Amino acid sequence: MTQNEVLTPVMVPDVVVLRLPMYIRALTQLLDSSSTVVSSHDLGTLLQMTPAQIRKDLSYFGRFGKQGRGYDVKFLRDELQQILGLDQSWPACLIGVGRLGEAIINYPGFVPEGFNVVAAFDSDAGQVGRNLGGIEVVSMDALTKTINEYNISIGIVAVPSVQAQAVIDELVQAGVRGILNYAPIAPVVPPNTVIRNIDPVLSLQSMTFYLMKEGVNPLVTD
Amino acid sequence: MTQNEVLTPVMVPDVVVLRLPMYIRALTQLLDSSSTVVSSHDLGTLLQMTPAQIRKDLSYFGRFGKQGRGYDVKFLRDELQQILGLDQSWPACLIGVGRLGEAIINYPGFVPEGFNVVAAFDSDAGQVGRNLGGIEVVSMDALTKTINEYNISIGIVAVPSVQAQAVIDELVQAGVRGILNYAPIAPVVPPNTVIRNIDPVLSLQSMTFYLMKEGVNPLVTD
DNA sequence: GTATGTTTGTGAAGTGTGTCACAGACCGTG
DNA sequence: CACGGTCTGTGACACACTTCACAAACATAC
Repeated sequence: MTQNEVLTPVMVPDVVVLRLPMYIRALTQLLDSSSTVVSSHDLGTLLQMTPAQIRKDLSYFGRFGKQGRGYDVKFLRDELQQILGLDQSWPACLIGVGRLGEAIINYPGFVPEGFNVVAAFDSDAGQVGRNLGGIEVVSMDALTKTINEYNISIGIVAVPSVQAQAVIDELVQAGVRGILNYAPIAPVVPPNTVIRNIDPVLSLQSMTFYLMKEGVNPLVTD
Repeated sequence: MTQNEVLTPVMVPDVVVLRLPMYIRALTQLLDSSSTVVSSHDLGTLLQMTPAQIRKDLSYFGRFGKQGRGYDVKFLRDELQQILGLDQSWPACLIGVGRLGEAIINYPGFVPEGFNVVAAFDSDAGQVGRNLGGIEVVSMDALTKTINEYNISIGIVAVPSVQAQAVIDELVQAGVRGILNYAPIAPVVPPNTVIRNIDPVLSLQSMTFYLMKEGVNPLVTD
């Protein structure tokens, strides 16, 4: 039931695609510490995974390393960025400019990675017209028009739970095929759409299962 | 390299534990719409997964359904909540009260689920003493003392990337074994610690891979 | 140039997860 | 109370992912 590659010459598992950004991040970190070459073993230590997995993952996309030496850090990072399409800029739109939406638009992590929020929408007439981080909040009526105008392919959903599915439907209808959803729901989207959910409560709820295991009292194992 | 159960009578895969909160959420939604009974088929439609998977997942923990009828919504939800330890309250602490930390402490989704931020820390002396959502920001020096005092087992990390690993180490040192990390890094933690990362940029970066696929000219296959 | 050590890339093997399919249990109806 | 319809729980199977292990390529030292 998970979406998987079907058009690519080589089938790339979804889990592998999910790991590529982590590799990019580790490589960037290595670049900052002026490393020029890295082995799968060292990368594995950095990311807490086996060298074999890293090599296997990369082998889905090409042969980037040199035997006896390892991978050129800058080269590999550039290659991975190109594979993921991160060598280009991705205009995005934000729906919902409440407290959460405000935090998202002010989050400084998106822009350096090429994700630019170029439009903001809200269904509340009181919010429309307001300036937020250099962007004017517009009405939901202008959704399709604005999305076409700015060629937006990513929508960031920060509306209350009850409205979230409807907003997601509208985005899909308007041609957006990538959705980053902050609402705590299980959204339904058509197969050609990619959705990622940001849901801290879900993360915490699965965490507690393991926290219970080792007793309430602090059993110390060193 | 992923942590897996080893102390439970029946081995429960991590992926299954990760799905339980989604079941709870769907069941709560059903309760709100006054459903009393649900089949694995209907739950599957709601969550976009196969009925077999739901039944298999639940079977790791017991037999909650009735043949020919399905599951009692309220009963199943209560059972799942108990399994995950969500029938109790989980005091948590926040480290880093910048813009992100502020948004987290004001996020209204945690409290109704039993996750209460009862303490907030910051290394910046200018922040210490400030009142934030009814909680006084205290110095990092008081970390271990406060954590023991309030019996905190969950730490929420909202500090800049460069400090994040150090803060996580301090939390682990202080006895916290569950960490919700908002910093865009690949943290290293000891095996008996559970960490969950909230990282919207990573989500977006793996999304673009799929967004590129359609619209670009089709590749020549064999 | 040869020898020794390192590291990649990848088939093959191993492990883990998802799906299938069906016996058994339960419901409603007449 | 028997019967057709429904739905769970689960062993067996199928598929997907990870790890192993090794040949080939490259580096370094002498």
